[in-house]
Amino acid sequence: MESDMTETLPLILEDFIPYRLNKAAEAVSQRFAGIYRDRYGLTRPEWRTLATLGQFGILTATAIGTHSSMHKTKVSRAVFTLESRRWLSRKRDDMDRRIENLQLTPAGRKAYTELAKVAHLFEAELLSNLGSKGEKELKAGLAALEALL
Amino acid sequence: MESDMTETLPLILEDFIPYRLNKAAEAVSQRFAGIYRDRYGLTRPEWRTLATLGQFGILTATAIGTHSSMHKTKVSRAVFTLESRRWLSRKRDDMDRRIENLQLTPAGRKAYTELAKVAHLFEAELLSNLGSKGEKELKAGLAALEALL
DNA sequence: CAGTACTCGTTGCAAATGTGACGATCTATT
DNA sequence: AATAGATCGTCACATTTGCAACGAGTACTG
Repeated sequence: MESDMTETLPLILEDFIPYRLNKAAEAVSQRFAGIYRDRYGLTRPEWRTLATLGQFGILTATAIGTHSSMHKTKVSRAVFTLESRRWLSRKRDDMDRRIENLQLTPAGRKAYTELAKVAHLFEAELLSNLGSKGEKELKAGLAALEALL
Repeated sequence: MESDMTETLPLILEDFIPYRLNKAAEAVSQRFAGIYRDRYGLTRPEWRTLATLGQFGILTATAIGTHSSMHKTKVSRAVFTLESRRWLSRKRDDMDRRIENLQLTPAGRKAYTELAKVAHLFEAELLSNLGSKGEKELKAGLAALEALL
């Protein structure tokens, strides 16, 4: 009988939580990304920017980054692209002239509304495929994880 | 009383499952990536390649990609880097000379062994912080998701 | 009010990633 | 055997991303 602490316990990548999380997240995101890419030609940063502005109305670029977990430069570039499509407009703030107040144009809002609907459907179908048990578990597991981070 | 089906149900990004999954996965991965980056100067593709080879022993580049969900070119580059560090060796297959059989060198295996240990500890601590309830839920939720994908 | 330190958003540059094509090799069909 | 088609791993190229520095503007400090 031995219990050798130096023995290698092999790591099974497909059981390793960080790997599983990443793979699952990436698969889900790719699926949804396919939708907004094909229908609207949006990138992920652009979609997140659109969604965040749609949700909050008027925000600065920094605030968009905070709410959507994106780096400054990603936001900056996404804002530039969306502005070029006339989906959002900028207005320099009068109180603090470093800041730009961003908001969706009517065209941007229309796209947002449509995509928000699609997003809800996508999520609903995903969750329904998980079954009500799987849904509860996934949500609870995510919530637990988020509480740590 | 009205129930207007055209009404916008706003999308709350921080409640949206694909976003939550991504954010959680990214946060967890970044934490772990910090470890192998600081201690060994490894990138994520390199870590995955090391882990996959450590797990299976001898593999082709294509097989590494299959097992670790990485694109050909990522694997190719990671293999090149690990070979430069003399952490893995290539041997052209005699039966099929397109193929290279890759395996870790003793130095590579040593690094793998250490990192596998660290990975287990990392995961154990993460799960312990989740509590046994959170752990069960997360694992069950992930399993349900994986079954769909 | 000067002077310093900070914040906002953008840009240049470098690193990482994805795409398509390639040479070499193997397999299948005839 | 000869040809056509597929597979393996790599490379050149374009795109995406992250990082550091910047100009413009604000806030703090004496």
